[in-house]
Amino acid sequence: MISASLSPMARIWHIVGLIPEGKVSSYGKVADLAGLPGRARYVSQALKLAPTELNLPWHRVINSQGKIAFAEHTPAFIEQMQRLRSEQVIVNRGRVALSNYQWRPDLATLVLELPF
DNA sequence: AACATGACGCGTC
DNA sequence: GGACGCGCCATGT
Repeated sequence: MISASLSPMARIWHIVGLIPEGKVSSYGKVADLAGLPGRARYVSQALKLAPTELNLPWHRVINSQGKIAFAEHTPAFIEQMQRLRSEQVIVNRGRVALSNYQWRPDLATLVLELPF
């Protein structure tokens, strides 16, 4: 049977790792895809605790309004904005147009790529 | 055990 | 759009 032993946190990290360059997803969406509906806050925590060696594209995760979650002008905010811009994502006042950049994974891809 | 704190989200006004 | 309130829940004091 498909492994269900992967920890919630590991599942979140895995989902984030699937977000393609130039695309973004939200904390809530990642939580849903990881099988943890309603637990967006847990996703932010998982990203904060993620081992650097995983090299996760954490900058591709923003809030449901399309905005960078960090407060403007903070180092983290600036880094996230630069990382997004470096992959051609337009960011205005910390906001990204979800209509253009939202990641829409197709079911088939997910089924083939998720280890749980 | 009891609060406070978030890289959140959603409904309401 | 902005401001609140409330649900959510792992962590830290």
